[in-house]
Amino acid sequence: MGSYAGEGDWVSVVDGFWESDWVARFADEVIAEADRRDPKATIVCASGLSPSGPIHLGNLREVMTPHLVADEIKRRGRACRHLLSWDDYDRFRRVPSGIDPSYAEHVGKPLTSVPAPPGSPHPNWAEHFKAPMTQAMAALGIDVDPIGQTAMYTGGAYRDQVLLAMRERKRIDEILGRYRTKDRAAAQDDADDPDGSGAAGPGEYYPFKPYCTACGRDLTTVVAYDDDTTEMTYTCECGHTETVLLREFTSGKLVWKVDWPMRWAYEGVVFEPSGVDHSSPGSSFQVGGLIVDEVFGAKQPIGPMYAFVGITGMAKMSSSRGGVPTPADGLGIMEPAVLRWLYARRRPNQSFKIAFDQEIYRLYDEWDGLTRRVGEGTATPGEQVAHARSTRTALGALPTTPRPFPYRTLASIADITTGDEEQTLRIVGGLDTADPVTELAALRPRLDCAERWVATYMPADQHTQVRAEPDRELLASLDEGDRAALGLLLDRLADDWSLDGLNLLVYGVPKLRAGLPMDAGPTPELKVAQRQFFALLYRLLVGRDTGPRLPTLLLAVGAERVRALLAPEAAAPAR
RNA sequence: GGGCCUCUAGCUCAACUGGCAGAGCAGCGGACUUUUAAUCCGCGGGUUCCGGGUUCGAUCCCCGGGGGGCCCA
Repeated sequence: MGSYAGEGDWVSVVDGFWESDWVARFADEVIAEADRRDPKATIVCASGLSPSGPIHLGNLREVMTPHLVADEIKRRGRACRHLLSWDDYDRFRRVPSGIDPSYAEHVGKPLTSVPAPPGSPHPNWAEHFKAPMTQAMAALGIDVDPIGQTAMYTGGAYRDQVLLAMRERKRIDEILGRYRTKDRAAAQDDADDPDGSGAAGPGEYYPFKPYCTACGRDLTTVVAYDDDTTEMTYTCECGHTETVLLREFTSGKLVWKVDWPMRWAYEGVVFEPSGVDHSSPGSSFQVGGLIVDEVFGAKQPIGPMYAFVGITGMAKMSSSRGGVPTPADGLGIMEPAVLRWLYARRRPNQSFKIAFDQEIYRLYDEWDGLTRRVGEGTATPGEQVAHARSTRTALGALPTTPRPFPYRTLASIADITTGDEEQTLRIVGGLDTADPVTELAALRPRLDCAERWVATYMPADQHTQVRAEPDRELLASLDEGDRAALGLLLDRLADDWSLDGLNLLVYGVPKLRAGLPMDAGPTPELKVAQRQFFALLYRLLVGRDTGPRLPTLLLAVGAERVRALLAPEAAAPAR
């Protein structure tokens, strides 16, 4: 095991604050439980994801929750693994909208046997949806041991467990029956029966579902099984029938409600959360607790339920992209540490929303404020630990933005420059005159996030639109005073083409108009005049009464265009 | 019909597994030549949804009711 890049940071922080959040409390519980089971064993935390479609930001909680706990356990020096089971051997249930209806022929096959959506570089359906999540986890510093269920089942890893479950089928059937509300006939009609809690048919119950070796689908029914020889006969709706030895046969899997507890036992999972949908009586988590104990003779993991993650501001998202934002989408508009923070600062049972709308400004203001307080040592222990968990893991620190200017400022700049690097650099170079930014790299990755947010999520009516043509009507209606003010501005525009110079100029013009020097102090009358002058400039430049700070705006628009839009001569028709 | 979660200042949330209810943001007032900017200062008595109960003491525990969210059916 390599040394932690962040180790030095950890020992330098004030003692105690690590104990002050939900992650630490779960880590306490998990360690205590692990010690009860086997003090010498590596502690296993687990997540499970089904790559049946896009993995969204709600699913990220399935991974983030054990990640944070596992990371805390490692931080305390205990050996710990975070398993991620990819349920890629699950059946392809239905053809999602937007996919060619011909995919219906694949319904019932394992996700790894279904072709990836057209145009995908990935070998199959499951890999197509795993890849972006894997990438996002890497960016977020989430270190997992991935396990593909297809490989495990077809490789025969679960052979003993499968045979055991078959031998114990009556007991399993009985356990499932305690919660079964539908009668068997109804259950059988439920073609989708995702939990496998329904009986297999009029005959005996079998917890193993074969994938037909002829057609590849699971439209199969086990009709006979012999415990001694492990001889199993199944029929398939495709017409295929065969008899195999289950101790050698690897095409098929345990039904979900048996599969999950089997894996708890197989991997020795101590901690695995589940979504609130598993809170119902008869849910796979509840039933699994009985099965893991009564059938597999192991213990159920500590399993907190996590609430769902909501989204704001996605109304404009095109449904062609699936509509549900993914971790990759989240990382597109916020830095990894900030996304981690959203999950780290809330207990798993608290629901929260991720802002894809303008609320992201506030989110970033809070984050910057937190970062500042942590730096100054004025943050509360709870704030410190949330910040620490967000910015570094056992593997090291996450990337940060060297010069973290406010997100709203960057967004405003990105909006008026539309990403033009030269203009952007010119403007941001004036943000901090004491220590000017000289290259955009210092603003990344935050700048990229802000640019993407502006381009993708900023509401149309919030965009600053620099006028393409002068507002001739308005220009023609101006009185002498306004014309003179614009003239003064244009005359001196080139004197000091910088943020500071332009700032001085826009405030100075009304002073000159009032017969005062440029460095005159403010008076109530002057403030009114300035405000009016600014509004005039905004109307002429962007067609509204307000806008980004004028120096920023002028710099972005460029001197030539500013002249074209503000020159009173433009009042006359062009030809 | 059943289950789980949740309900604290306008908003988002804290309150270390019961000990005098606190932050951030917003808001208001003020400073600064400052607008969709930046910074700074000041201002937080809210029936902790309601009603019972346990306790020396309840936001925190128990029971009942109500609002909200999600899931199952």
